[in-house]
Amino acid sequence: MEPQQQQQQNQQAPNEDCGGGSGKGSFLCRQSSTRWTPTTDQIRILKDLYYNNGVRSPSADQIQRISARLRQYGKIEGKNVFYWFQNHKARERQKKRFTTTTNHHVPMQSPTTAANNKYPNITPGYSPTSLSSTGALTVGQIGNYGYGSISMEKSFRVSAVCTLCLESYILVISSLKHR
Amino acid sequence: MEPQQQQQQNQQAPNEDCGGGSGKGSFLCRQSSTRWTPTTDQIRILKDLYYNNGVRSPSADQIQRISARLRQYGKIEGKNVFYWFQNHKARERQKKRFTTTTNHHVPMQSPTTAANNKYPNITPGYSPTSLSSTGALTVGQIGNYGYGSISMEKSFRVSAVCTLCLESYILVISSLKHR
DNA sequence: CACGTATGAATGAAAG
DNA sequence: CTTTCATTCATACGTG
Repeated sequence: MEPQQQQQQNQQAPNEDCGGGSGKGSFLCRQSSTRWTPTTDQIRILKDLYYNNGVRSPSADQIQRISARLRQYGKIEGKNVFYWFQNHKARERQKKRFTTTTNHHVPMQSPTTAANNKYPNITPGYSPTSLSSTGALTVGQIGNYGYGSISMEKSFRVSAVCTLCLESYILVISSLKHR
Repeated sequence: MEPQQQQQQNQQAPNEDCGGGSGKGSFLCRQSSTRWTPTTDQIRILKDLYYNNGVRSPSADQIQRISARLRQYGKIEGKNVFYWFQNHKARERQKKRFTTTTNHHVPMQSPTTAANNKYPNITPGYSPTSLSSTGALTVGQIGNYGYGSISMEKSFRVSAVCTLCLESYILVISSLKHR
């Protein structure tokens, strides 16, 4: 959610070290063992990527790079980045969803087509990047966006694309599964 | 995070002044601050929806309708309704979890309620065998309180992760290998 | 006014 | 992608 106001707590003092013992945080020590708590720097960068670079569903490769970059600001894993983008995107939409006036069910495609395709919005091969039009502000990302570019049904098209990409994704996958 | 946006918009609409209508006659007029403070009428309706109509997690569509209806009793947004149901449900569950874990008289769920439970397998600290064993008060409780039990639940819940997204990648991967 | 509690808001994680 | 869950932060409000 971005239009929110900052009543936020800046917990920029990252987890770890529970010794502090400020009254309020007293027994918050377990913090470090549970959830990732992004530092303000990390959040700043993530939002920059999201809003200024149009990153929405980063590929495994991007995830790795991003988390690597963010790591210098605090402990972070690939899955944290993955979840962050997923959540941020979802909540942005959700907010709109119950803010916007009731929708009159728009028929996007015929039932047949719909039945054939589980993920209608997947566009194989090319991903519409919102900002690629001008070429400015490009941040060295390949025009491949997450799941969109790699649809399983069309896997043959992807074959040549990036083994690297996939393998790094496996990393993310396994990190998710192990947990 | 968003440097701007600091100012709190009290879109509060001076309309419908405080005190208004019914309920809580003496409540402060100037709750000008941040949080949404539901009027008693709003709460009454929300609870009615919750308890008498079984609304737990209203869809975006329902949220819009509900908030529209509640708007006549005071300023309200969709997200307020959303959060209200979320919180109410969560705290009810939390409360039950606590009492269940703590007390030895287990407040049984009605069959209906139990059936409603989407994650029966993670019902914390509840051992079905204990009831059938003697019929007495023996409750074979796992001695886990608070966070301990939570982490335990988690481990059960982590079974299949994000199959939709991940499986597709696995497909691609295998297709690459067999290629 | 300090303080505890109830509850609104937010968000990481994960299931569906 | 959408929803749900758990947990935590922040604050409104009552009480002594």
